[in-house]
Amino acid sequence: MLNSAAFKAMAHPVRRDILRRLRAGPLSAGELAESYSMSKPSLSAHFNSLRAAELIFATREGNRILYSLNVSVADEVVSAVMELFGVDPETQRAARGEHVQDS
Amino acid sequence: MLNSAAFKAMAHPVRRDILRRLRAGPLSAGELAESYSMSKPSLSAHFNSLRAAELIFATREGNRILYSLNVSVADEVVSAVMELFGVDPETQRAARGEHVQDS
DNA sequence: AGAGTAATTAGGTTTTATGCTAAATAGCGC
DNA sequence: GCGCTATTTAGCATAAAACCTAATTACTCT
Repeated sequence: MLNSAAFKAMAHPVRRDILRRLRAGPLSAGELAESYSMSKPSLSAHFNSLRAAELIFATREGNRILYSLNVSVADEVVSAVMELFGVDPETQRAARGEHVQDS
Repeated sequence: MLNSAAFKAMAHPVRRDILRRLRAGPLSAGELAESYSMSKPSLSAHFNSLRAAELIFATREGNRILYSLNVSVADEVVSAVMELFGVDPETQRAARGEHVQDS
């Protein structure tokens, strides 16, 4: 089952933004850092928080460190939130504006 | 769009448990409190946190105060988390073990 | 090896969160 | 009004989160 650390990690807007950006593919610490008006060490702490929750993982690429989204944990989080609020898939599809033909 | 307060509210295990329990219907502060080894004032602070995020709302019932899940905000949270991780509905349905017939 | 670049860890401060006890508020029933 | 029950607000202590600068580590290139 899902760790409480994942929910804590999602509590900060910068960390949520990092997750959103990593959806598209890995980015280095520096590339990520450019977008935020925050010191690199502070960003690094956010990476640690996300890494502790296993929402992201790091790989070294020569000089730089690349961060990637951990897709399987991301999916677990989505499922956990759906369970939390008792959303059934039909309801969710409707909420997203998709419709089924009235019989 | 969705408030950051909702994510903060979900960061605490007791608050998540409260949300889970309110899925089934309204409960009073006292009924909720029975389950946790925590003082009532501390629980009350958790209610405030959930209320500030509009994830729950309170109605007075005589002597007691009933808390209810705010379903529309709950749905917004689910959508926000799905957007965050870029889950498309098809993928999500598959992750939940539902299958479509191979054509 | 030494200089340069990328990113972290160390150490410290400030703010926010989480918990407590004691006191206050709100409604109920006599 | 008074006592009882339910719950909150007030006030306070401690723990955790979030930020900073300075120093360190890890790698590349000449």
